[in-house]
Amino acid sequence: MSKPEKTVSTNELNERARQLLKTLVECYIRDGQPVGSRTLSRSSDLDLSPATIRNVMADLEELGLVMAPHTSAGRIPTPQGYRIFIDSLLTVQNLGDAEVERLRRQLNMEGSVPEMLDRVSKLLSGVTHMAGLVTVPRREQCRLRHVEFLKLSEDRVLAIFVVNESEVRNYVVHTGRAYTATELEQAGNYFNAQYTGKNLDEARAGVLQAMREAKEAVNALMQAAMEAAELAISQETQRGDYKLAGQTNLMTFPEFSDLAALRQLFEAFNEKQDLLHLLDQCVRSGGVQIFIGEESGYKVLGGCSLITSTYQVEGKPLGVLGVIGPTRMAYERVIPIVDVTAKLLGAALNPRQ
Amino acid sequence: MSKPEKTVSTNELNERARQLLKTLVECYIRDGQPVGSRTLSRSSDLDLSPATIRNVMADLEELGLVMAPHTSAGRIPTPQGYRIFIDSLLTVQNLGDAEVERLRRQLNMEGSVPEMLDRVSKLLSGVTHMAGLVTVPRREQCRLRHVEFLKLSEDRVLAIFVVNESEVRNYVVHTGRAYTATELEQAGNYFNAQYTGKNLDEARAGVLQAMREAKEAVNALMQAAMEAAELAISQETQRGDYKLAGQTNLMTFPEFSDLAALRQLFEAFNEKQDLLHLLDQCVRSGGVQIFIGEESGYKVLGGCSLITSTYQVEGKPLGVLGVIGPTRMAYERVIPIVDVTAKLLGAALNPRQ
DNA sequence: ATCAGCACTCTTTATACGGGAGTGCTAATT
DNA sequence: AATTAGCACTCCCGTATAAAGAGTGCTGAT
Repeated sequence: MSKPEKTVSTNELNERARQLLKTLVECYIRDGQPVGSRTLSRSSDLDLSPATIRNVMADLEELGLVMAPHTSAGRIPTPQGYRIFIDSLLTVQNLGDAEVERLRRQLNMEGSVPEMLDRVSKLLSGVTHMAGLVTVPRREQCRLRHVEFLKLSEDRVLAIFVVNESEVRNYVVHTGRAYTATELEQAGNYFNAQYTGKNLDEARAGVLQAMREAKEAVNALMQAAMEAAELAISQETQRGDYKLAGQTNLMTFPEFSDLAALRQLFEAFNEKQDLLHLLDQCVRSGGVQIFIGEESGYKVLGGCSLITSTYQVEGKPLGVLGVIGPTRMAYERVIPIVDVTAKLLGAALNPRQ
Repeated sequence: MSKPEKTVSTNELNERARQLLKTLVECYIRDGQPVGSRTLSRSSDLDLSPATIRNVMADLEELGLVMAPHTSAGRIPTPQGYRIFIDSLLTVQNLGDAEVERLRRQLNMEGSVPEMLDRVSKLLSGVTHMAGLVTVPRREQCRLRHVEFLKLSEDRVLAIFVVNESEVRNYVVHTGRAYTATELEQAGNYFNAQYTGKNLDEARAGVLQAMREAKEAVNALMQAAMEAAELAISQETQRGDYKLAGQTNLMTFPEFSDLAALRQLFEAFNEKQDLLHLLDQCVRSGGVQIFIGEESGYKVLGGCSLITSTYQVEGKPLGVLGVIGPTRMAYERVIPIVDVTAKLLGAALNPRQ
């Protein structure tokens, strides 16, 4: 009654088993149906009979790489099976120059950054027929360029901050007392003279310092303005944000036919925070990242895969972009698209050009 | 072989038929199932036998107000049946003071206009468990408050416009030549001195006039700035826009279980233009408007009802808000909610308070 | 080690059947 | 003349049954 020797182990699958797993995943991705031993026998280059393949399949199933939906069906890959496929079996076909050029053209480099991001997410969703997303660039260094204070009413001042290249943020500051137009102008001039070119942290430190040294009335306004600036800017920078396009594409996939599950997914898209946390991990890790199903730790992403790539300017990663689709997707096609698009976006955002 | 005399006609349904139609719609809205003659006999105040009711139903069916899904099922209202129900049979229960107060509290009046609109759409969707929407206020009179020109690079100028109360729009202007900081400041001063408090059309006319009289270099900048201003502002004002919340709520209704149809609906939400056109009609008509199913002329809205109400400040309608849900919804509850919310929003937007 | 053969399992599709719900019609009743 | 009871009829729906198809696991032969 000794167990039959297992021919494969988790750490080193033998070459034949790897080859069969690869073929199986490819077949399943192509056809969307459990793959049987007969099909596998015909599809793989290996010249093996269905019976032999069944033995290998039994091993792969024991290792948790494939599973059968029911007793007499073919096998489908498990998330772990997909993981191995993607990490060591997948042969990505690099995009041809023509295709890269087509992407570059469709994503024409004009317009403001928000417009650009909209185009990118739409491009990704359009090309892949799944959902495309881009995080808005986070800039840890938020460089002040210009400040303007404008009196709105007795105790309300509109503070306008121009930061970085040409982004404008504004915030209504409720002041303790009424300021005259002259006071506001003076405050603006002082602010500009002192802090233009500095980043926000430096500016805040400077204001606090000035507050301590001399508690002039104008500095109270300054402090309020500083707080406003932080509020206005932190809204986007701190929390982060992303643009999503083509959610509705997901509704065409049979794996998302469960309305309740799909609803939870869409709600996660709206809530944003969970997904942002995930995307933050991606930007930290850098390069192309792939999450399969619930690997991410979020149950709503069950059945989904997330493929991201960081985009960077001057070597510094600013954010990530990518696609979300069913785990059963054409990775060999999608991965290079995400990769190239990230590089194109990085290039487009480069200020010196 | 003479046809039996019909007891009801389209124009004046007899009182009994009206009463029965009302009860039928109420039952159907409550239970979601075809209503049979037996149920109707018990539910209605009228003391009639099922057989009699069947006769009336046959008449209503001939008039196109109700239909039977199949031979031996009860009746359900047709869109025309709903129309009559809403126009002349429905008894809306006005909201109690407590409920109005609760709405007012949940929709607290702080923050900027965009924040406010977000809250309103979320409130509507939350309270009704359907999708809530608000158009962003269109202001045909866009009053300039302040202008600021800022040099970005050799041929790019950042134009910042503060309009109306405290809205900030900005646009990058590509100028023909480089302007010095002093020139820009002069231009800004001139612009502010001339056009502050004027609305955009007046300002444009003024700039053109000035151009004709003296073609100074500074005026070329002005013209570019005017164009920028129009571009920046028209983006929102011209096309219009709306905020939508709680789309996902729709996914829980059985009438939206057809994924393909639901997808089209969601895509219409994203495209916006069709819906905007519809909402524009609503704001023109004023008051509470209700579209049932495809009445609107848009097929994607089949199975949906849209309930809107205009919100206004100082008697001038600024936009509409409302909800979209399945045609089978609790109108008597939703209509007053939409109505009251519109009034609350109008009050909240009133500058003098 | 591989493979052919075979019994077995499970899904899928088609078909049949009975119960339930509700109708339309007719004839009786008010 | 309007209303109603009675009844045959239609259609839906859930369940049961059967047959076909696909694929497996196992055994024994090569």
